[in-house]
Amino acid sequence: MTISEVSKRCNISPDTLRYYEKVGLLSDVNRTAGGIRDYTQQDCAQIEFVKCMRSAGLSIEVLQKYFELFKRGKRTLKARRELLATERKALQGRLEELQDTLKRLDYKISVYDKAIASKSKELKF
Amino acid sequence: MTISEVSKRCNISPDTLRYYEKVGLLSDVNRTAGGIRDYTQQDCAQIEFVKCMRSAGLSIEVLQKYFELFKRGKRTLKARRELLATERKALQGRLEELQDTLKRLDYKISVYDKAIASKSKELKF
DNA sequence: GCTTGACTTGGAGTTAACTCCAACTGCTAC
DNA sequence: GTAGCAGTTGGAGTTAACTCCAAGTCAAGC
Repeated sequence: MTISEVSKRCNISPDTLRYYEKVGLLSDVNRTAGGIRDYTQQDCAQIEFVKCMRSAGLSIEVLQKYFELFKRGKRTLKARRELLATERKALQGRLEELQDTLKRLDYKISVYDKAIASKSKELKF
Repeated sequence: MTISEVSKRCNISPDTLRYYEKVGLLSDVNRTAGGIRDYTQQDCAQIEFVKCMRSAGLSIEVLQKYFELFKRGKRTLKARRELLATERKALQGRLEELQDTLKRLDYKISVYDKAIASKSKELKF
């Protein structure tokens, strides 16, 4: 697959794909004789993983660490597991926080609905 | 309350508090005769609101818009309600995405646990 | 063999949201 | 009345994560 195909399929710009590769989030993509990137299904799966983790708030730095450990082979299995567990924990924390904020927004919207219905009140903010 | 008191209480740096005020996320904080900011309970509540919304991913820009509408008074009640409803929807979307990612991380961690237990496997990534 | 269009690179530029800085002011304690 | 500290300002600097650009290469079609 060429970079533009992967770009469309994963909905990530070619620039970002090259950037991810440069900073170590995609281990050495194959090249054609002419030097053009030729992505495998595997590469795509990894890109999807990176995309998913990024959108969940994992930093580039953490993902770099993860793939660095990966390159060092089997003996880093535990370290990688722990890294993921740490991020999982952080993610869960964020999730709970967002849930609270969602509730708060719901409440605030209900207060607005009342204010709008009673045609007179203004709110504090 | 002085800026450093509010800073401690809300766990936001004085610089950030001044920044929020400058960009319109805190409508005109009172000053002492000497020109020093004197925050009210109200101000604090608003700061907490901003902090909460920021941590949930609402942009400075959206919050600016919200407080701009606020300044225009009661006739913008509906517009503000709609703005909040829009952000609520977006937040819910993010929440669902994060929930999926949490599941994915859990699965991945379980795969790691198996690989570690069976003392031989390596993963794809 | 030349045009065209997708690809390559290194490096510069952008954006959001702070964060820091220098120079200054104004209470408070001695 | 002056040292020292908390506060003030406008504006510059930082950070993460892209995003863009110029100059060059390559394969395919005419």
